[in-house]
Amino acid sequence: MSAPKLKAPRGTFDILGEQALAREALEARAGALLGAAGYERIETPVFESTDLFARGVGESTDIVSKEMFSFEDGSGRSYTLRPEGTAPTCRAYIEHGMHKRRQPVKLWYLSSFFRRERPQDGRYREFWQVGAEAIGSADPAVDAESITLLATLLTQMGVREVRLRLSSLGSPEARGEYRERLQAYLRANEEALSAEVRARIDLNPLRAFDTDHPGTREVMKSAPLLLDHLEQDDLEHFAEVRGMLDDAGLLYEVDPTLVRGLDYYTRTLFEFTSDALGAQSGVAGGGRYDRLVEQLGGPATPGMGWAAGIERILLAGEAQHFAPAPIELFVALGEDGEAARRAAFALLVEARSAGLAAQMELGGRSLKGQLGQASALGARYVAIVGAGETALRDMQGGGQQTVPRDTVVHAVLRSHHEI
RNA sequence: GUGGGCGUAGCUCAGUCGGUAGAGCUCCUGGUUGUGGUCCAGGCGGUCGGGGGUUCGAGUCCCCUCGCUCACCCCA
Repeated sequence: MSAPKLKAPRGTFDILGEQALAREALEARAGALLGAAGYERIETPVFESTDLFARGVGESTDIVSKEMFSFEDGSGRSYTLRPEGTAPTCRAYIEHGMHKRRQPVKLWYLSSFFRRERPQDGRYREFWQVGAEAIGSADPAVDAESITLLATLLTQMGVREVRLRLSSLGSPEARGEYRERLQAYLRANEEALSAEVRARIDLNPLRAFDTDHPGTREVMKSAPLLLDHLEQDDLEHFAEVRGMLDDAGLLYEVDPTLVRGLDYYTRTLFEFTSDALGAQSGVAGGGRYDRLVEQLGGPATPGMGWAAGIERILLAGEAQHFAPAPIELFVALGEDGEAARRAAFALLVEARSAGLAAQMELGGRSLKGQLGQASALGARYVAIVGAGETALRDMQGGGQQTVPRDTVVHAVLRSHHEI
């Protein structure tokens, strides 16, 4: 019996080649954009106490109730592979006493997250998100800045057919009150609702707005809307955020039925989708979470943030070709044997010390094969090293001459500067 | 988690009525008594996702399973 073939686990993938280069480019863009806006990079542990997500994200959410990869260490403690980035970031904010720093504290991350969902294109069990969190200020300008930065990032990444939907959830109190009102309304019309919606009346009545079920849709047409039940200061906050987005020239659609599957959101809530994607059309989402830090045991501290899916940005982005940077010198072996190989290696080391992007033949190829290799690497020059002689070949002009080996690096550097 | 489609070399795929596998690309070698991106020739490479079953015989039919994918769901 032979061992079964080893494969990457379901819903996971290796990142190679052009994918790796595309992601590097995205990370560089995000770093430049967010760094210039005062966001500091943060990386939190891949796993955290299960309790962090249970308390932060919410027990009744899909994420916590059925999608977490949890495990116990030897001592009976329960840990969970992070399913999202906001709760860990807030945990770090509290743990490092960041409320003592100048507020708001702005943090960004690019990391992988884990949810046990059924995979399909654009939805993976290990997926990557770039996220930004601004913690410590309730100023509506924080919301507007945060959303604007995200819009800029998506534009820079060439994400096609983007739409922004915006809403406000208000305070937890108003939301709670509204929630009860909505539940009462749903119960009063229960017989017309779909089974799934009916089953979720207690857990998450807001879901009822997100349905294709005809009967439910009919009922929801005249259902009470959260936006009509917000408190005055929440309405003002929302209006101010909208005003600033208008001034920034951002197009958006106010959608009072917008729902997020995480419990911590308050006030501003938004989602970017791309019609270039299939069912997994959400590219980025976020909002304000003014009670989360306190809920996790820190001082009462408002927060605002978002996360964008790397795979979805790339899927919805304009097709771009990435190629590794060409090298400047390829050191080929002009003859077999240790003497030539050692001379070649010494030249390689010398070239790199001089700052050249250089590679040498490592594959045992014929000279024809070596030149093909050099060509594929985009090498400008090839040094063909023998135990005695060394030839320097210009791969663009095609010229070649025998030169003293210790002048090769100098010659390449000089032509490099002339270009 | 539910339902549908698909799963043959590293990649893209062909495989007729069941008769134990092919092409192109890639890679390597040769044509050039060692000198690249074209061309020509050759070569490496597959327990046909995995496991059972039917059959004299299964890549082809049946069942199970794993994976991908589409929709639902959910979300980034």
